[in-house]
Amino acid sequence: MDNEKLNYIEESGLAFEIFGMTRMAGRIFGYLIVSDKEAVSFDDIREALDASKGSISGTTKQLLGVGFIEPVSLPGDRKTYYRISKSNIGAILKGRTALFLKFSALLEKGVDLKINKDDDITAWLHEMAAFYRWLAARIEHLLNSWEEEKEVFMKYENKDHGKK
Amino acid sequence: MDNEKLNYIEESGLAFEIFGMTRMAGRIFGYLIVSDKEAVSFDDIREALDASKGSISGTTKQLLGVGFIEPVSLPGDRKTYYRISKSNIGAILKGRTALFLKFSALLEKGVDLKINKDDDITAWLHEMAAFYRWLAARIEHLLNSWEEEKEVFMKYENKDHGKK
DNA sequence: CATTTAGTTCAATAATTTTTGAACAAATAA
DNA sequence: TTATTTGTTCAAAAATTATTGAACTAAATG
Repeated sequence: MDNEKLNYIEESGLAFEIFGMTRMAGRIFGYLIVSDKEAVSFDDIREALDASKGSISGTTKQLLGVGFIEPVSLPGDRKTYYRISKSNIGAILKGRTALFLKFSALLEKGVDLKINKDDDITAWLHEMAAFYRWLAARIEHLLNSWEEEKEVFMKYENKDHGKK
Repeated sequence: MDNEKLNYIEESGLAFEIFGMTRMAGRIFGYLIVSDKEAVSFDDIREALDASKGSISGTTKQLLGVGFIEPVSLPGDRKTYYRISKSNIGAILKGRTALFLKFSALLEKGVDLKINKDDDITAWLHEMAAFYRWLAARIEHLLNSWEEEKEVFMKYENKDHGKK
């Protein structure tokens, strides 16, 4: 494979680490993109990335779990192929909003344990907890409006291209 | 300290690990909440959490960096105290939206490296990249509207309490 | 039924991250 | 100036997480 593509795969690996996933997950995701194939097999991935079967097995499951990739099966072929998943565009976000709710609950639980609930901090903690609940609700709502807004947004971005 | 509070501090530590920070950061944050004090000193934290000075020093900096806590200084006292920060409610989110833009850029870069740009996957990758740019912009916008909306939201939540 | 293919599982290893603890620096106090 | 307080820095240790590789299972083929 082309050197630029190999570099991209590693870059994707490092980026995924920042996003909180594993380097190998980013490598596989990047490879699926630049492979220029409809779908790639388990063994294609293993060879391209020079990694162990165990690692590919575990990481494809991880990527399947969060909806980044999807399996493809073909008649008369017992292999499983993988490609970038076209569903679940907001899947990762759903997970994030769950974390916001968890943080909100953590804050409220902390306030419950305070003896003095008349101070500034208590009021602030309640507000911060409400903020994260509000945010989770608003983001869930946002996700639903992408389908309606995407056409206009993408056209607008394009029209704007190159302007200051 | 009360056993329930100690448990809460550990719970907060585990939660912060899920949020992508360190366990110690969560412990300090949790301790600041349940301490029921206006502000706590470096040494209060160290004793309460039975951790090393190095760990407290590094972690308070981490928490200061993301705006979760803020320093308090008092005249005639050379210690630095810390409390939950009341500013920067959306600070953590700003960092997240930066990640969305990074992911969007990663996707576009991947498409650039493809030879065949007429396939389904390419169109999908463009759409996904646009989605994350759109989302980042919308979330930035959301953060600005919390101040306006919070009063109504908190009143509404309260009114709704206990209803199905 | 025996063999091959396709992938999973899991204990061991490698790599990374977190925490400690001791030495250090800066600032105040004596 | 010397001693004490308050915290920082950083190398080493501990803990955690990712990856390998070998043994295994399940399904399909001959």
